[in-house]
Amino acid sequence: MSSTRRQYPFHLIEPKWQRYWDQAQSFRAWNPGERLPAGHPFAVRHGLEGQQPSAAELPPKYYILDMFPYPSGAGLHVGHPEGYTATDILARYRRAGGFNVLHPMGWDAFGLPAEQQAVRTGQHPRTTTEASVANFRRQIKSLGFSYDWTREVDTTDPNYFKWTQWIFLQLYQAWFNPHTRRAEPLSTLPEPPELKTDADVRAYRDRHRLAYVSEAPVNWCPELGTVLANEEVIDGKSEVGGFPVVRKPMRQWMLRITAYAERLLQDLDTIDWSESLKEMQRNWIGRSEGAEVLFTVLAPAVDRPPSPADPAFALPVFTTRPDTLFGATYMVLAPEHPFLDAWLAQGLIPPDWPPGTPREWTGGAPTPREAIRQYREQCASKSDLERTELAKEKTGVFTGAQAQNPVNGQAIPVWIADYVLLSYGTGAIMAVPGHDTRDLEFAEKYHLPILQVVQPHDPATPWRGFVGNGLAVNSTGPHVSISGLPTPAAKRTITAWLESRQLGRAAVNYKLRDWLFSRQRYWGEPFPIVWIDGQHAALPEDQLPVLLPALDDYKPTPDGQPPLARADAWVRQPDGAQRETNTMPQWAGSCWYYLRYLAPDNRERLVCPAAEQYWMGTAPAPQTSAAVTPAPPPGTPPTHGGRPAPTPGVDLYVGGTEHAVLHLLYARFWHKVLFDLGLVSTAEPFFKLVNQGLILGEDGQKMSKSRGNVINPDDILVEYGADAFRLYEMFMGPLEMVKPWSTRGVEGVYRFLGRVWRLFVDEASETEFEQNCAAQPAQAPEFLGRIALNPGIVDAPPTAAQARTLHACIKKVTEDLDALRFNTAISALMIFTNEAMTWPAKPRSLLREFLVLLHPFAPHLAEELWAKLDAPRGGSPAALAYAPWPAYEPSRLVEDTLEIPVQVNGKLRDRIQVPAAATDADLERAALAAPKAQPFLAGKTIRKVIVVPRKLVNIAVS
RNA sequence: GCGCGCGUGGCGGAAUGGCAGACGCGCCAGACUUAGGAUCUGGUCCCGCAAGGGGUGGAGGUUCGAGUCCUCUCGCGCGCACCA
Repeated sequence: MSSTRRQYPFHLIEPKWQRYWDQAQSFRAWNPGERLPAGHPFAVRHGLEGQQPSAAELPPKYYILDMFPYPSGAGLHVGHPEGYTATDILARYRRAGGFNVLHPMGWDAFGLPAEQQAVRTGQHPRTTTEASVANFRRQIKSLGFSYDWTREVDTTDPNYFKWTQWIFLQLYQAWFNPHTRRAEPLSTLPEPPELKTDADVRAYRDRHRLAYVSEAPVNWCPELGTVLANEEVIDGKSEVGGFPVVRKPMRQWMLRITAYAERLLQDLDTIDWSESLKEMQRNWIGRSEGAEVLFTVLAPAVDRPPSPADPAFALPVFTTRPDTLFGATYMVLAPEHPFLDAWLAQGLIPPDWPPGTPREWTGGAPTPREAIRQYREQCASKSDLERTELAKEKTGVFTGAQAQNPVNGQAIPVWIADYVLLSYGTGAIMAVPGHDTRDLEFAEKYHLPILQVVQPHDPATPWRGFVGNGLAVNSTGPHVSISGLPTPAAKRTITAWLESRQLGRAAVNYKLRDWLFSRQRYWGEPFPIVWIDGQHAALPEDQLPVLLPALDDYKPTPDGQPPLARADAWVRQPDGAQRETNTMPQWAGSCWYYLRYLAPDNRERLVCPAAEQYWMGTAPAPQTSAAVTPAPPPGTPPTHGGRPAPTPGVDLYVGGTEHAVLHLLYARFWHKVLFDLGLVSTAEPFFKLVNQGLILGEDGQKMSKSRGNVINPDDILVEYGADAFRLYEMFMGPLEMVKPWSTRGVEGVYRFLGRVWRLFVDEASETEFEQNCAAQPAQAPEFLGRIALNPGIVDAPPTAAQARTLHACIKKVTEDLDALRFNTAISALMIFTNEAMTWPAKPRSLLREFLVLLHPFAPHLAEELWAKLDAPRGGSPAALAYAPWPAYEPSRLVEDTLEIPVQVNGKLRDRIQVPAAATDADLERAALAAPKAQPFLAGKTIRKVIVVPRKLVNIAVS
């Protein structure tokens, strides 16, 4: 393959233009108030040379963002450039459309792989990270993306993570006010009068912070030496490495994302994301509506009468089906439930099994107390993995206690079982085996009663295990009845009754948990927190950034202490305070990087408000300018006064589905906190989001080293060049689709670029060029400039047919780019090229417009040909990167005659030529006379003739 | 199990309810050539010499007309998974 002759000298063209763009800072994006240098093509295009335009004077903004990569040692794979190419094409298209485009790139460079290498080799993670970043930057630059490299960010740069730490302090100093539904400074937190001591006040405030300390059990991974977030645990194993994970209580920093559950859910309706992605976020948040119901624990051995009003006896449960309360035949607590300890202490657990307790309920233990102890021990020793694997067979034991159902006064046994989770709802359930699959399974195993309380609407459906809506039956108690009511009404009625008796209330629960934010690792942002006498305290802002100390050994200590605990001198402060030794998770830096791009060099602020408002689209709309009339971006929201309103937030964010919940939910959460605190001006960060589909290996399997089907972009670039690589990545199929790689496919688009090249250049002078290069390789760049234009290129006006070909191409490419249909846009460019190759005379003006259409896709080749096209006449009219996007003229698309298919009963029978101006009646007449249709009309009655103007005629006969 | 998405040539994929298979790959034939794994031209859904017939996972339905809309069904992919 490498012996084949190059289709065109991309190896000279591509570095040439990459150097040019770099030196000219062609893709620098300008903030409001910045001075635009004379001669910069953006300033020239918009008449702003040497000026300092305000937000209102700048053209409309377009913020197009890639998910920045974790720079791994392995370098780019072909999946990275897929999204990056799509956004680059859009960025170039929008520049041509007259927008001020912000298109930045950076590095999400904290993280586990660099740290694991440090553990293995003792090399500082900074060293490996820098090498990886340099390699990634080289690879990305070799693809010719139009990033504004002056805005490059790196999450491990102290000037960057200073602000990550600063944001953490804002979370630490804020609480969520449930009445305003916003984050507010702790100073607005009302302090209840019953708080007596300073310690009480302090504890109260600490309990309300958005960043707080928790002792709850966490997912501890001994192999990785760290705690993992729930999201990082898959089937009881670590997402990274697949190591076993166990539950272990540890002191951890948590972020109160649950306070934002409702807003994170509701605001999904305001953003333009794919339905499937929104659905994943909805599922993750997991809102469910129902009721909290108070059961009462019966305590024959205690002298007080049990009452739901007495907190010692109240047992609250959450249920989404309060209408099935009459069917509750037992209750279950999570084994770790703290109530159990209280009950044990208060004597609510009887000393002996109640008479008649079946042996299978006792777990073989002589007393309830012993049964509880044994079962709890058994659960604690199980890893999450075992819990999940054993999920098929539910287990549990009877506690010996009974509880009273508030709706009918019935006493039912209270169990503990690990199919009930402490962390959801109240950690306790009422079990309705008649109408809940899990309860049914459990009840069948332990022979607990199963009652029908819902009748399915379809009488043929068996009621046992029926979980849908129906009619309430057998649901009448001494004080309330819902029998006969349909499920929704039954829910409302019973909830209202419970509320009136103070036995329950309507309630909403979320699956979403607070975000476990600390890691027992080295290579992350240190917390801006110190501990004094066991109390945490914020470091003052002027002490940021908190830098990482130097270490010899990056391993965690065997007892789970983070590596930072080894840095004695760093941990111990002069005043006796001790630094927090956890670090932040990798998600922290990526939660806000899109904001840092807006003003990366600002030392005073996270982001300056003028830049933030301009780029996030909340600055006052620019004045209408006749010079700038950009096409509205895709998914444009309502217009203000006739011109497109700026999109709120990032206009387009492209990245992989692997971040569908984690990164995207965390970033939305931080953004909302910053919004509440007045630091940003939009409620959502990313207005439109698109997931690029995975690229599989040529064998249709996921690319992986072990399968040996990994494609390295560097190899493709050497062989075919960056333009061909970019083009192929987009030509494979729709951006969002999963699709297999095909190197043969690359050759196809490569040949297309070769045809474009030959459309523009003179064959004889190219042959000469090749001979010269072979003789004197060192002078190849010079010879490149001597290649002459194709002599067929003329300054004559285009024919109508030629103009039609171009304008059809403009129309298709424009519409396809607006809809992100890159594959069909490329096909339109191919159609134009194939057509233009046949023209003996090729009008220069048409070819020039074609290059504007081509340049977002194949920028290097387009720039080279653009320069060459006008070189004989003293150079190009303007820089291609800022040449205006051509508009298609509908009048140019009109044909004189149309070919109209004629159908009989919906089957194609003939095609007729008619003048474009033909009326419906003309069409009908011509169609009825169509020769090949005659045999199918003969002897038939014509019932109806459908004429689709300019499209088709269908004759219905009987 | 639940939720979401997708099924079209040998392959990747095109088709606002209106000529199914654009464009590309592969393949076949031809031209140029010392040569071709370069380039150019033509062909390429299936059956049929043709006329014609059949065809978008399968079965129904709506419509003058269905790859597209509706119902059922099968297959594949992704996500969640004891969340009460």
